[in-house]
Order: sequence, then C-alpha cells, then structure tokens
Amino acid sequence: MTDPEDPDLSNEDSAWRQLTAPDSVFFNRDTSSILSDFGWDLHASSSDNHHNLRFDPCLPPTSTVPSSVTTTATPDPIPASSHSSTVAAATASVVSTSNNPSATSSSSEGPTDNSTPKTPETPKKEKKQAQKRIRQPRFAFMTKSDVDNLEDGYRWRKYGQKAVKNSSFPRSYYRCTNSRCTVKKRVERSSEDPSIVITTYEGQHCHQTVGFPRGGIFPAHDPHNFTSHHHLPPPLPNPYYYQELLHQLHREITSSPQLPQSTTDDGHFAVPSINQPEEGLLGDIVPQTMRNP
DNA sequence: CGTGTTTGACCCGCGC
DNA sequence: GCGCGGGTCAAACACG
Repeated sequence: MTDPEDPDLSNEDSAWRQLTAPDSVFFNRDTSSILSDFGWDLHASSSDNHHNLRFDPCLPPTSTVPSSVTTTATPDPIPASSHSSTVAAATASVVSTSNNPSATSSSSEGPTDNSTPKTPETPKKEKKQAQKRIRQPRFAFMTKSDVDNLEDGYRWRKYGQKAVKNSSFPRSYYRCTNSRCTVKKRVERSSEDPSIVITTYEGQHCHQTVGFPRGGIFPAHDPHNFTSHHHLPPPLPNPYYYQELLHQLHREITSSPQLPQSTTDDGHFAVPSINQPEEGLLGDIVPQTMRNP
C-alpha cells in the first residue's frame, strides 16, 4: 500500500499528517489547487450564469484556478433521492515518482488494455512487480444520504466490495467507466452514523462528466444559498461544493475549535462523532484536527 | 448483446 | 516468516 520510494508520503497516515499537522499547510494551500489535483479544473464561465466544470485531460496537477470560483458554488447535479449534506476532506498524498495518471492507465491496470488478455503464461505476479501500485491524490468527503453511490456526473463501475474492519458496512470500490480514466472511488457508510456515506476519490478524471439524463448536470439551484448556508444540503456533491466546503471547513476550524458541525433547519445533518481513532475509512480520511476539537 | 454487479480468490504491504 | 487487512482481479451472473 505504501510507496517505498517515498517514505514521507508513503502511507495514508503520513498523508494525513502532512495536511493536518499544520492545518494551515493544507488549508492555506489553495483549495482550488487541491481540487485541481484531482483534475477538477474549475473555471467560471464568463458567458453564463453558472460555472462550468472543465476537465483537462490528464492535466498535471499544477493548473491554477481563478480564486473567484471559491465564492460561488455551483449548483449540484444530482437530484438525489434524499437530502444529502457533505463534509469534505482532502488528502494530498501525491506519488513522488511517475505520478502521471496516464502512466497507470497504460499499465495493466484497468479495463483499457486489450493487448494483454492475461495469458496463463504471464503470472500476475510479474505484472504486479513490474508496476507497483501508485497512490493517487485522494479526496474524501462525508455525505448524509440514503444512497450509497452518489451521482457526481461520472459513471462508475463497481469492481469490488470488501468488509471493513471496525465497520458493519462493506466498502465498495468503483472505477470510472471511461477506459482511459484511472479515477477510483471508495464508498462506505460510517459505522458511527449509517446515514453518512463516506466517499473517497482517487486520481484525476481525464474526461468530462457524462451529464445526467434526468434533470441535467446543473439543476437550477441557487448557488448562493448553500454558499452562505452550507447547512443546506446540495443534492449532490460536486467539485464546487467540495471546494466551498473546504473553505467552510477552514473558516470554521480557524475560527472555532469545534468540528464543522452543521445542522439544517430541519435538523437533518449532523456530523458524526469522529473522535474515535478507528473508524475504518473515516479514521483514514478525517484530519486529526477535525477529529480532535 | 452490451453493460454493470456480485463475489471468491488473489496480491500486496505492514506489523508483530 | 506469518497473519491480517485493504485493495484488485476476473469469472459468473443479472438486467435492459
């Protein structure tokens, strides 16, 4: 799981340390750049009222983003079945070497390669040895939702499910259906609060969203609504929302030692207690400063 | 028939 | 070295 070549960023813990030890290190790192690390290149549309998500194909994670987008969140794509609120956390565990996602896509991983239909003569071992698992930047968030697999504009194919220790809920593994896209996501429910879905994205999308057959990708939500009241649960998380959340988190964390708890007027959303050291993925993705008010 | 899900087996890293 | 746990593979299956 770790990258032996990069001990500092080799594991998730260190990754979290990196961003949690000095919160400012993480948060002061423009959240837009964090999102851009995931290929979520956010651009404000000058000709439109809304913003457009632009996804540069496999762009290097150094693209800059207009800071203006941080003030206006995009309405969310999803007509989710129920209200969903999200708390985001990001991790910047970047691989030190060959962090080009396209490199992984060209490897044996993924359904893309048709050249090597895994002959019996070629043990997986060799392939595994040839290419170690590369850890992509990850971005995790919690969403209060009834549905596990929240729509985010992309199509995902489930490729695995595992029972997670210390959690009564299984963790599902999804891969972007785009054959060239190496983005993966993990979805699991919080053992603390089953109504909370923890989603972790890994990698960068090399393509655009597929849109939504029902309702479109940019429904008519007033972005300022949840910009000023992040309690208002957007139907579906999207990069703008994550970004806004990151800023919200930053503000709340810096202004108060409290967890970014939020409660909707109807009392729907409440961040689960995440103080416990082990919560499966939750413990994995939540910065310690957030866990320890 | 194409696409997506299920699920057991396998691989790999890590801690002891 | 061994066991554990997370992550992935891939065949079988389901569904429209």
